[in-house]
Amino acid sequence: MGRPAKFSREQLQAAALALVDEHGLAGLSMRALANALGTGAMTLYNYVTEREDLDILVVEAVIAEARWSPGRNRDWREDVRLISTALWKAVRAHPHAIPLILTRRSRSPAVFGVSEALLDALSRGGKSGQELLVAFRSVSALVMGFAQAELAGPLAVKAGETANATIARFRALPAERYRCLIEIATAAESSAPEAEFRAALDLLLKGMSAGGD
Amino acid sequence: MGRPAKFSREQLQAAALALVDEHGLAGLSMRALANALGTGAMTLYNYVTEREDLDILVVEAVIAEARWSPGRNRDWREDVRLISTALWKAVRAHPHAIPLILTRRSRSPAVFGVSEALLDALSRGGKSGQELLVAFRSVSALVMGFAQAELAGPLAVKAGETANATIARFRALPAERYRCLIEIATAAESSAPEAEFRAALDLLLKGMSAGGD
DNA sequence: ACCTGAACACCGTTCAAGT
DNA sequence: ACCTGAACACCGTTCAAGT
Repeated sequence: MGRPAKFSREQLQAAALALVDEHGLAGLSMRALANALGTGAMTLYNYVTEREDLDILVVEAVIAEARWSPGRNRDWREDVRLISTALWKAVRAHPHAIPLILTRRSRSPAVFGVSEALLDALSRGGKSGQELLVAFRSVSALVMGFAQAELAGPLAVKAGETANATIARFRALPAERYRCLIEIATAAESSAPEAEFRAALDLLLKGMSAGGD
Repeated sequence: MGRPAKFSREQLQAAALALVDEHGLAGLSMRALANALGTGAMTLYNYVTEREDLDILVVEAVIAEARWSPGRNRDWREDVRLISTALWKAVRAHPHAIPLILTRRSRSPAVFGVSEALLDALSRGGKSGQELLVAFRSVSALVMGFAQAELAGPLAVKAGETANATIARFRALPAERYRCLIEIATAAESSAPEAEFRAALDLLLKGMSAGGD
């Protein structure tokens, strides 16, 4: 790949993310990104090896936006909350990019950095080895799983659908067969994503605190 | 759309899933699916309205494979484990389809059915309303988040990489900066996904049992 | 009512050629 | 060493026409 000069990786990341934010996933193509950068499509091959690398540029740009005030003096649970929420918010800030974040691997310092910060907080909660691994996987899964559910879960709001329309859609289901589903669709109406995320995280933190600490 | 006759929805689902299982996501196209069914591409537009519907066919085919022995007499926690694990295993059984399952919405009876079953178990744990909603979102997020992490998380194994190569890759990172990450990469080596999933689920169940029940 | 081939506007990427 | 246009083999979808 040599030492390309015309564009920096940050430029590529910013331009790729801007395309996705503005025009959706379909707006990101070799030709479109090249055009946004004022060059020809083939020039991009001096910076990436294949199309999928463009997706990874977007993922890294989004994760790099996760920010939390670092501090190893607080209660470890509060740090887990701060870091998890920062990651979750960065992801939710770019709804069009979420499919890429869920499916593309990145080994950038941004991705490894947030993982290490989360692990550090959990380790201060007294976890190590296998127990630390499970705690990390649990919290990470909760963050990504919440983002996933909002995008594609059974309660996900359809594009351009009002809250009333969503609940009406569930009320139209067979009441007997989907009793609970209809109940939580109603509950979701008077609920904020932030509160649900916080409550879910606290369930997990309670489960992690019960044994040790 | 009228009343198409030449193919059933089940036929389309099975053929689409077979294409993805065998040839990966890139193997699923209007032309390829039509060819697999022995017809022309345009014929498919009598059954779906756009390309993305093919992805949804795949999602429904995978979720419909989730099977658990129904029973409302066991401890509710055991039912949560059985249903969650059945869903997680169905997803993991089709690794190529996972990106679609994470990102495509389906409102098929199969998807709503597993949600209602999970909700029913949680409601037998004494949850209702907002509390039931949070419990459901937590368990669902854990299932999808675990599938997501195996596909694209920081510890995900690269295609065709041995366990030893994975751990060597982490050992090559700056030891100071990524102390915990290297520790859990080592722990992950002598760990089974099934055990991790079970342990994570039990953390959450413990957190959910502490207050009520 | 359902089916289908030709054609159009895209796409990623190979190749060959420029500086 | 980096850059780039033309060309190729795809793709989803519109259109018009068949039965």
